[in-house]
Amino acid sequence: MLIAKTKANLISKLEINQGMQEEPNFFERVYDLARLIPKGRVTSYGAIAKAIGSAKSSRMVGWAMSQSHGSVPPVPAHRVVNRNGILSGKHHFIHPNQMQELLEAEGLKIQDDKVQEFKTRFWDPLLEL
DNA sequence: AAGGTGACAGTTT
DNA sequence: TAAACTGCCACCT
Repeated sequence: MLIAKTKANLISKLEINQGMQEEPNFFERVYDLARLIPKGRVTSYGAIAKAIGSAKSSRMVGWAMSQSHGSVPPVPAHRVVNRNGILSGKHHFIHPNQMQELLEAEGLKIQDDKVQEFKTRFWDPLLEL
């Protein structure tokens, strides 16, 4: 349908962007950083935005995540939550439960769409770089 | 080509 | 304390 077609266009553009590695754009930087998130840890949209030098673009990080499906290498979008540890992006997965399931498969506990022990599970890109 | 849209976050009521 | 408001900016139509 229309939606599918739009998405296909987006994906193809993203692939093109990934192909041109000369000037890493916003998306690439978001994705590259997201790929560094260790298994079993999570970070926030804002933390990623800040880490790529665009501290006030957290909304775009979320948008980038929504388009990350299908990109290669894979982007662990499920490890990105909002600053309160809430799984605000769960609706963008195949099944709304999938985000939680993926996280639980990595050893995290989720309750009411919120990562438990969020503080200790939080991975701050700035501290690791 | 101008305006709309977010998987947010910080500030103000 | 919570809800409302506001800034944000790459990308889409």
